[in-house]
Amino acid sequence: MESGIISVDRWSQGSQAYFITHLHADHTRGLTPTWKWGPLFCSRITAKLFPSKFPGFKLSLLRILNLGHWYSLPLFSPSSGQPTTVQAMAIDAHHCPGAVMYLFRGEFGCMLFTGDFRWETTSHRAKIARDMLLKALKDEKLDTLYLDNTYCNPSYCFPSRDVAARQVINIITTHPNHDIVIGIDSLGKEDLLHYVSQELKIKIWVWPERLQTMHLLGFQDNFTTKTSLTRVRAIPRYSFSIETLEGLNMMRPTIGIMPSGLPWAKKIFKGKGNVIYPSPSCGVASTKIKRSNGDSLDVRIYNQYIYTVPYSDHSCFAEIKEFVELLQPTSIKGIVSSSASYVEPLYYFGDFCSTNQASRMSYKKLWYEERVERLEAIQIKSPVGSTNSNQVRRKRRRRSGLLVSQVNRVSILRRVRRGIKIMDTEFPS
DNA sequence: GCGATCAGTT
DNA sequence: CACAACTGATCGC
Repeated sequence: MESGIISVDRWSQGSQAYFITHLHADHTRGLTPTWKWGPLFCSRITAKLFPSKFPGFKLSLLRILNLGHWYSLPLFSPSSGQPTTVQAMAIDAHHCPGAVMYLFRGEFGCMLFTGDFRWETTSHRAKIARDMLLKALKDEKLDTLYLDNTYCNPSYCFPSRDVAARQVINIITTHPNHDIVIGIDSLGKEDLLHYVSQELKIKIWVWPERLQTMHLLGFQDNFTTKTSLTRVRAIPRYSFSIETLEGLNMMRPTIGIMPSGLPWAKKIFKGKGNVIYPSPSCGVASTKIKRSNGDSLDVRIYNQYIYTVPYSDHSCFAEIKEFVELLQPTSIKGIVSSSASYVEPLYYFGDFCSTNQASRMSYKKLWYEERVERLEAIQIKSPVGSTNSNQVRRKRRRRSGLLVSQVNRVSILRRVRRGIKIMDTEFPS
């Protein structure tokens, strides 16, 4: 393969310009403080967060793209070596802070790389992004859509984030005497926490590094690292578990809220407490919470201490469908391949594509043929490694009895550490 | 010590 | 049964 022109969320040497969609770790693998392979284009917010994520990174490599503007990059055609121009535009992806999609025009045609994105019809921000996209594509045909297909399956169906946020408020207000912990990652869900803070007129505890991030993002007053000030805490999702909640409940009545696009049903019978039977409709237990106005609200219960709320920073299937329908790309490629339920997006959306390829040939055939087409010069984060090989690898990971006990001990120690980390500053006696 | 890769967790 | 995002161990340099 020739060396590329541009790379999106890929960091190996050989491209002339690099683009980052957002700062989640699964999109920055290979990006290190000593990385140096070229100019790195990003949104203003990503640039602001960059130093704290990559201390020591050569910031002179960063190029900020304002949203909704075309930028011309004078580059070289990898095939001919002749000068060529690539135009790039960043558009709000409404995923996590700083997340953008990239629209490109060049000798390879016109293509859109969504990165991770949420396309809520109810959202004002999505409307702005939609107008930007349509304006930019007014006289242009979108040749290739690189799509966040995380939940690209009709079974993934969840409400907008403001509806899910209301559910969080309801869970908290129906537990007036409980401590609340909410599981979050290092970036994302800030709007949810801010909303909870505003609605309930309460500060939210976050761990120190997270408070720094909040401050960089402009949230100055709603968050604190002093546990005595609040009963609501946002904790790293990694330390959010049944065991953590059981531990916390030995000290104070506490419930956990997990915002996630997935219906957490997997370990529903594993908790020590009451067995909760999954409901046939969605595969998880649900309950009705009475609201003050007499309404009731469906809330999913994961175990006796944990509620899950369908708050997702990725688009649900209906939103992906609407997005593809709007853009009518000539071809589509899924960005995410790790899912065992991975489905080639064209299987669902072939009918929306302007050429009739999808109906003329099987989607699998189309998949193979696309892989050798003219866009080869562009290195893109595309599906690598089949589901099959993942399964094979997973099966090979059979653990010995010794290893199991070691792993368990390690994990117990880890949890103790987490527990201390979460608890040491927080329970005024 | 650094970076890449793998294993495992919620 | 599933995901995305993450941590920690280990290996080669």
